[in-house]
Amino acid sequence: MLKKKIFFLIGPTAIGKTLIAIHLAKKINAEIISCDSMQVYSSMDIVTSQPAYAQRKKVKHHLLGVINPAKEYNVSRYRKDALSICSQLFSKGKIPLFVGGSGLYYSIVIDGLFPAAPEDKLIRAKLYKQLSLKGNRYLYEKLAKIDPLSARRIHPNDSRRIIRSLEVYMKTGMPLSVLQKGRVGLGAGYEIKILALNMDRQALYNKIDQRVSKMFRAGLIKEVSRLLKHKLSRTAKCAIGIRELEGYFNGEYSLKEAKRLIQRNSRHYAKRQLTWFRRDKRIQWIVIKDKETHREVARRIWKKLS
RNA sequence: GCCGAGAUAGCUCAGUGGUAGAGCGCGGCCCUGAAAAGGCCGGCGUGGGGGGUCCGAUUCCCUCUCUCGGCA
Repeated sequence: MLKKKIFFLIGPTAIGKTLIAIHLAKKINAEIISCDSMQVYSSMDIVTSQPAYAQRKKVKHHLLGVINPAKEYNVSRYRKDALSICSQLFSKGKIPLFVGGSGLYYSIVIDGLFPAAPEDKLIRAKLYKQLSLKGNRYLYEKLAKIDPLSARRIHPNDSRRIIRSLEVYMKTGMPLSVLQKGRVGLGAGYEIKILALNMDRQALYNKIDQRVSKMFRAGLIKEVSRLLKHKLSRTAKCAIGIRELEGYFNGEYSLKEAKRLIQRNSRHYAKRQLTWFRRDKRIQWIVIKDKETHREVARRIWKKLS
């Protein structure tokens, strides 16, 4: 039985994934599945740097701008959505090409999620209340008692992860560290290739700074001020550019400062993305050379795949 | 040209006669239902050049170079 092919093209923000992916998709008869926790949202085209419509016409893109920004979205929903698109593509004889920069998202598509412990708003609210009353040390010690393994891995200041682990335990009666062993990934029926783009760090940072400038020219301020007038989900609000401009709108600092913050936070983000990817030893790295065009990079990748 | 102030980390600067810090920047890492989020770690240095005093100078003295003010 022939294995089903699934390809991933990942890389830090602003490195040029979108255009390279379009060239590549055409060569290999693929459709693109966006792998980006923020580009799933609609009406956030500029802040999230979604591919332009002209580009999206060249190759079909999935999971781009499909969620209302008032709604929460998360890895679990993403995996379901992505896998159902995968099976559609397989029946059409197309290869799914995942393209994006959300490390957790792509890895969970491949490796699966441990079952039966979605967010419980009530329990979580209770835990956050305890956090503000008694501090993270208290919760951390609680975790250390019920799940010493997780406690060892989580830093006492990482209250978000402490709370999630406690929530899982309160809900299921099982420690997170035990449940995590039960994850089920895609398995042997698939041929999976993960390609990650990288380039000289300084060159990447220059590209990021330039992209942010471009976003401003494209109407970022207008888009964000419009977004802030409506309800934004906890997740959608996390897109870089929103908080930074909110501070400017509130008169906390100048527009120039807001722009500087967006550039800096994007650089930090890119750095964290690379840290995440580096850990995944399955990745084949594609280092983009100075002056190399998108088409040339796509060609190199294509050769590597065939 | 004269007078004054300064030259210390990538940047802005603090401090001390026992070879140095702070903020920002930067680098590394962790990550399982918020992930563009959240958390952790790291000073990354020819203290402008050269002399002198001293057991010992980044710190005190002299000198040179440069920068910034003011006066001409």
